[in-house]
Amino acid sequence: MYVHIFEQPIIMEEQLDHERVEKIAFVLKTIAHPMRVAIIDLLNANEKMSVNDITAYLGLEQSLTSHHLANMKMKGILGSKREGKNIFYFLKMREVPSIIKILEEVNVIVF
Amino acid sequence: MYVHIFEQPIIMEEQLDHERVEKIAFVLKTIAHPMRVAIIDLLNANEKMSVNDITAYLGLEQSLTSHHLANMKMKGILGSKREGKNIFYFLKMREVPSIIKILEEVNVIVF
DNA sequence: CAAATATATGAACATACATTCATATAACCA
DNA sequence: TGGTTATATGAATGTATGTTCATATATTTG
Repeated sequence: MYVHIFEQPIIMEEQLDHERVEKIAFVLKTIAHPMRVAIIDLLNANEKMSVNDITAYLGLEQSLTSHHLANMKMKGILGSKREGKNIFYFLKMREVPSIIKILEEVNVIVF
Repeated sequence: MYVHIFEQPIIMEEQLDHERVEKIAFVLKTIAHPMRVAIIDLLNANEKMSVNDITAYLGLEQSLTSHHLANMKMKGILGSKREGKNIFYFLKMREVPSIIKILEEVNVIVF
């Protein structure tokens, strides 16, 4: 039997359980990409937008935009509905813009 | 010349610029992993902890813990200082626990 | 100083993610 | 109905990330 002696008194209560940690990381991973952050920021300002408009506004490739949108939709961050020829995407998980807001002033060196 | 007609009136002001989007995504990417979320959560409750204590508490491999800690330190999320044999890590970027807090109640299906 | 403890590091490998391209589907319009 | 516009999809590829293992370095202690 092995007993680990902690260097410091450790607060062991109130720690997030494994499942919760997984869920949190899952959401973070889903939005942790420049293009997806930009899309979320746009949809936070605009209620809903068509794929084409998002593509045009951000200056991206149609197919790539579509992949990212589908991904975020599948994972519960976005929703979509068709209106005629267009499909409009909108924010579904309300926690997400708050996360971006927190980081709006953050100062880091990206590499 | 090509003119794109938007489906809806688009709010184009106040959108995050490219550099800001990159920085936000960079921070998110750095923390978007179950093990790193758990470490951050632990360091949010504990001021500082030695590598060994983190490793023991979370039941991880020494080397893997070290890699994750070094990574988060390099990217400005954590700091560290040696005290004798031990090296203690602590939270440096204060925005980070707030992000996790926002997602504490989030409900998603992870896959 | 040798041994023990604590932590870091780097290479090798495995896995996951992003992007592109070509093509498919769906709705609309002449 | 055939063409056009809007969007999706899937395979192929490239790139990045996570993990393991073996070993290195730093500090303390007998």
